[in-house]
Amino acid sequence: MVKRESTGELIWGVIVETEAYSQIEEACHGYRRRSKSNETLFGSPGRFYVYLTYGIYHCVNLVTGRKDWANGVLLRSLAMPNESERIASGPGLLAKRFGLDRSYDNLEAKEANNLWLTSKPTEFKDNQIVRSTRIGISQAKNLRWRWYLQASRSISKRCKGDACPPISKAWFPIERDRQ
DNA sequence: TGTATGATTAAT
DNA sequence: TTAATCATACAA
Repeated sequence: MVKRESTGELIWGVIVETEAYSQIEEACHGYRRRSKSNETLFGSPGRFYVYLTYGIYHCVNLVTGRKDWANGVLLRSLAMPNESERIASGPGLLAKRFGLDRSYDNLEAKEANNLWLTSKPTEFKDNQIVRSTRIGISQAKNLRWRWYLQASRSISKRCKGDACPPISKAWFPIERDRQ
């Protein structure tokens, strides 16, 4: 994910942890009703759905699937170059670091909007990705719809017994290419 | 109008 | 385990 600040500065990070939500399950904001607050989740895919949680933090999703059907991917953690490993580890911290709030809700993810996603900088093999149940929900706890990069120290929570290898510089090819 | 509840985090 | 903090949902 990349953001161009008003100053022109680029901030970006590699998405290392996500969760999926869908209208078919109780933990999804679109499960019960379509309303003003979750309208974005029912809208066009490719936009950001940003909401306030616990009155303090914001969470950022990318709307997926199709229009009129609530599907989204919660961005839970990013690994950022040249910053402390856990600066964006957790959905609230991620939104905070990127300065994202409700004013970004329903914004289409594209460079012209100064907030966008690019293809993953490094090919990650399937065996580098761990799947688990989702975090912080009270319903639909059985669904294993959380994924994270096993080798990242920047995820919010690690599964028991899951080791973490040293960080690879290959995650940050933009930095590498500049060097 | 009143009250309970989070897709969280940091501190105890 | 709990406080912080507020928009939303739902009951009355």
